[in-house]
Amino acid sequence: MIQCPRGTRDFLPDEMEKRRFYENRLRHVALTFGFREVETPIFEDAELFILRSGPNVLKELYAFKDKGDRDIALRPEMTAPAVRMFVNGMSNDPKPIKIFYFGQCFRYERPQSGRYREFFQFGAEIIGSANPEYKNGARPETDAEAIAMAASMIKAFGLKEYRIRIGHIGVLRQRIADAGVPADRAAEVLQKLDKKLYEEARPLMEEMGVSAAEIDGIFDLTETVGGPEVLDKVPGEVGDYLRKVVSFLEAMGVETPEIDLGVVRGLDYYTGMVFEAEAPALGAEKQICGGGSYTLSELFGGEKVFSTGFAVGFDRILLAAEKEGQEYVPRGIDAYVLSVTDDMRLKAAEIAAMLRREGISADVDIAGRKMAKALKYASAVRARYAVIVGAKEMEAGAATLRDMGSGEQKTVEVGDLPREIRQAQ
RNA sequence: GCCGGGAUAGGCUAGCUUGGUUAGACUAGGGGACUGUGGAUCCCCUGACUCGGGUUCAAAUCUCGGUCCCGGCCCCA
Repeated sequence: MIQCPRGTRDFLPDEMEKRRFYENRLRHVALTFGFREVETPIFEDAELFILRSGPNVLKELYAFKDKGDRDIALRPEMTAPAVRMFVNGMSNDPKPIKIFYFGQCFRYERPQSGRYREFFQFGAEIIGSANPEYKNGARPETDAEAIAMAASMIKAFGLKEYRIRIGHIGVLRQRIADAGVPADRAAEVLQKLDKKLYEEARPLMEEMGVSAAEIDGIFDLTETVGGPEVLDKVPGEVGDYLRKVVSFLEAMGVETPEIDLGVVRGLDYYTGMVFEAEAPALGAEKQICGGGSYTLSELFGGEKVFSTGFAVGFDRILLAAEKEGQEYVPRGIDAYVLSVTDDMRLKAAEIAAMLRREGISADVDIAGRKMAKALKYASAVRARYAVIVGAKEMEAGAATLRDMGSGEQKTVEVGDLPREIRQAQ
């Protein structure tokens, strides 16, 4: 027997229906925020992902040569493809460009709870915020828009337990650069700070010639955690900037987020505000959403534009909702048409076809079963109604409509079936 | 890449400690008993020891390795 490859899954009909249901909820939220959907290839020129990545990214990239000797990689995330798409085909569109996408990504990692090698992301990007308000090019309203949508998406899953934390990587980058950390070693320091591994970060920075006082100041900054009031301790533009983000979130009715200037995220291309959301119901892999503001387009040969984006880990947030006890009841089909006797089979097919033309999901017995077995099958495929086609009623152009939930039945003229079935929805 | 726990029909499992019948039950699936009414009862049928090597007269059972799953570490763009 051949199984799915490690870290991949099959989605059976009930599971798939559930996934589509939530997926469409996310689409709905994105559309109500004025975003439009896009799709990019599942594989790309490997360079797109290698350009700005470190060794860890490469290690987990599904990369290979195709038959034409091209270097190809399965996408490990979708921000880079989205920005490539912007540079290739949307760079002259009116800004800001608001797009969203849903699809699978691939990373060669060790699978564990909430982590798969093929996983699904729902993401959105606001590309090119016009009228930069601050010298780093970003606008608080843009960032607030992204966070507000992320919050709405989490709510769309009905998640009760979650937290959203907002930070700013620009201030931290600036601070460690000013303190004397060389640009090419900033990532090492940021990684320790992200994990709050101070006892490891201190000797590292000392070695780079950072003074003890500066180190303490940097640690203090990453310890800026709490409600929006902690921003009072943050001097200069960043404090002012994040306060504005918070004000816009409040205006939009988004519950007050936590501030955590220690949120560093992937240390790659983020330049300003960064945020993440986690669901404690999950275990080790509890992050369900992450994003921030960045510039990436100039790397792919476009002009430099300021953008903000985020992605929701679809599999994880679904898992979190399940762990909170949420149930999704599959809808199944509307009607199952069966004939009482063999001479009614043509008539049954005719009625099923009529229902289908009316937009009702209808199945018909194609297995030649006797009535009792056909009803049992109808119940198993979660049909809400059985349409029983018998000679007796057919003399008057009617059939028996049986409510599979209650067992109630009535005789309905064939022409009235669609209305009767729809009525009860 | 590292540490730990697992794997018996589609699903849930008994058997494994102490090697020895035809690997048992429940459920699901197919057919029938019931010739116009399902989720009831009964009968019949289909269907499994994760894979490979080793020990042994004999392996689901002991042993080694691979694969996959689960939990954690690392990482998480």
